[in-house]
Amino acid sequence: MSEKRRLTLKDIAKELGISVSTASRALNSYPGIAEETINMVKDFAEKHNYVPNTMAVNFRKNKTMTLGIIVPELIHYFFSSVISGAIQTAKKHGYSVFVSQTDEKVSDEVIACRTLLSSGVDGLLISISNETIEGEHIREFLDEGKPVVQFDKVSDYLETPKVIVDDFQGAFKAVEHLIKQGYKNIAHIGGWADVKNSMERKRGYEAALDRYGFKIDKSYLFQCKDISEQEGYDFTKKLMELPNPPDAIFCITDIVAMGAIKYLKKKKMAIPEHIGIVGFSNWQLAGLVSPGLSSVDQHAYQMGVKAVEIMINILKGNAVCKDEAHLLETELVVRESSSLGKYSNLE
Amino acid sequence: MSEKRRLTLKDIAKELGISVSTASRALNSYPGIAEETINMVKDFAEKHNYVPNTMAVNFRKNKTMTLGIIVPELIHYFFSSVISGAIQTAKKHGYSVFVSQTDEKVSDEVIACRTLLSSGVDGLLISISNETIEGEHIREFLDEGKPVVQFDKVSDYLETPKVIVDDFQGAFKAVEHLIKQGYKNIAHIGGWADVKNSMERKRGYEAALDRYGFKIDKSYLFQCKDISEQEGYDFTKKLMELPNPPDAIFCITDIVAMGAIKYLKKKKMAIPEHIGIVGFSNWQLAGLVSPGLSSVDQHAYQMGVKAVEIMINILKGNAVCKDEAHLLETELVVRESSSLGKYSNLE
DNA sequence: CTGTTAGCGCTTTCAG
DNA sequence: CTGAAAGCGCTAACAG
Repeated sequence: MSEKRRLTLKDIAKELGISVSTASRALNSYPGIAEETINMVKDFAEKHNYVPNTMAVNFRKNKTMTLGIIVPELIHYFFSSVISGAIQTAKKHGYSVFVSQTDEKVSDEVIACRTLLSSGVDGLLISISNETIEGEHIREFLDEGKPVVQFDKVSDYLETPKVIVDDFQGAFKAVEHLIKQGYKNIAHIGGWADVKNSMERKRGYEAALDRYGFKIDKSYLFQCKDISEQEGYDFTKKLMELPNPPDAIFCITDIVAMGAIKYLKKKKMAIPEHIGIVGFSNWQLAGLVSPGLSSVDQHAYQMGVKAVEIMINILKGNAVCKDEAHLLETELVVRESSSLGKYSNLE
Repeated sequence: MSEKRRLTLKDIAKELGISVSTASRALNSYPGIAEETINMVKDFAEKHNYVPNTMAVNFRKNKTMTLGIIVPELIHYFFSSVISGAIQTAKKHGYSVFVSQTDEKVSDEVIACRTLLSSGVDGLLISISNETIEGEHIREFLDEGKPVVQFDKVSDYLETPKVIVDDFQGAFKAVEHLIKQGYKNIAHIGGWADVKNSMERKRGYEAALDRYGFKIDKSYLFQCKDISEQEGYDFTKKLMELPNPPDAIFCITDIVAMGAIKYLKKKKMAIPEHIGIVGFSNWQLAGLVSPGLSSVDQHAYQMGVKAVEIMINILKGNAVCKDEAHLLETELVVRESSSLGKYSNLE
């Protein structure tokens, strides 16, 4: 821990017999500086591996070249993928990323916002918690002139760019696929009625049925409360005990689908022959379990990329921080759990 | 985006008719400041919601109250759990965390280190990439007097505190459990011979067999190259085609175990009756698949907590950044895949 | 207990 | 093309 003092601009200037400002300008390749001087300074800096004091630069420029990102739960595959894309993209533009998580609690979200704000990030990327409604704490960024980009779970009260999954389209594709596979009675285990993503998926489900001339059977609809495997199990049980049980289930998310599959296996119902299953999210596990779980991929990594690109554009002044939605395409990944006969696209 | 100027200490001082330094001292509750003054300043600050300019403070104090954390892959459940624990703990002590990833490439690791160093983090938490050997780029932190704490995948060339999983113990427990369940011929699908974690797990496997008087059969040992499901599948096939196939397999990691299970299911071999399986890592999926996969939990979250605690202690001056290993206990989570008869601890 | 002063390292006017 | 000088907001001697 030998605290040896770092080389400063002043040192370079003195050593080279020039002024501090010239040294600064040379290093940053300002226009109107002799080629010669630039080389001299850069060479010297290189040789003595000068590294500018970022804190001083930040302070002076009132910019930190850092972004904050807040997610409900870092350990969710979806969010860690988004973050991964965000970090990668930010890095490409010279930005670093602070990561915070809220555990779906608005109180933690408020703290995270304050911390990030006071630590001087240049912009905020956020996916709000389930508890967040208006997001006044997020507005503080906008009040300070710092751009905010929302992604995945967004608040419509905040006028910011939003990057969201086209849940409607994803659900539509999933159900359309089931229909084309020949399934006739398609149920849906959905999520909270007041969460936008859930609503959109339900709408997509209904639209697909409608489009292909099926009518919607209320008894085929269930709503999860905490989107758990257990609920998938329980609701599937209820579905299968109906007088006219479904022959396919579109689940709000893969974990619910896993619960459904668990029940069906226990009851020795063949998947996909007796009953087809499609999930949503395309977790890693979807490809690992057997039968492989068909699922709607949300391109999470791409979402992180997109959100940061929007942010950078605003920061660079090429765009303005205004209320606009960017819909991300989904992709249906078909695996065994919904592949009937000849339509199968498996190895 | 109304760039309204923030309140500064100078503003407060002028408004209150005191000096800037008094204002500063009052806000930071220095000893030797009139109670009265403190209250006056704090009240004023509160009312006009003064928030100190962190960049200026950082610059002045030459501290940022931030930590950097570098992992090979953010999307791995293990690492995102570690990070989660690290962020939580850092927050508790007033620190924020920058997250970087290397994709297992030493070149990316070098860049990440430089970026973090120049962005002025107070300390570095790192799990090195597979390619990293000596880690000269990491040493740069130490050279600047900034503490480094390594975790999970560590380099012995660097003299820093290390938080690691007790792989030996974990493997030992796993194999001991299989033995106690009554399995007699236990195989091991392991990892690279030159990766420490893999070696330790293999040692644990061998030690357990030895301890219970089984002898080690070389034909029961396989080494994965990229630790994939496919390899689990392939090696299990080879194992089962032996003249004397094993009746249990201890897999280096859950994903390999999933491959093993896939093969066994395809061959209609009953798990755990015909063959028992134990994995390592205890991924989320281990509890979701059927049969549930027995697995060694590494307490990843706890690892993040521990690493940050060590870091904070060094930063506070309560400890010094020296070479010492902190072994984290593992925990065997028993599920269906290895639960024979009466020993079963399942619902 | 409080004010004065200096300065952290850098960028950026304003003059040459 | 380059130098001198000011100053970002805050803290920490040093004096009262």
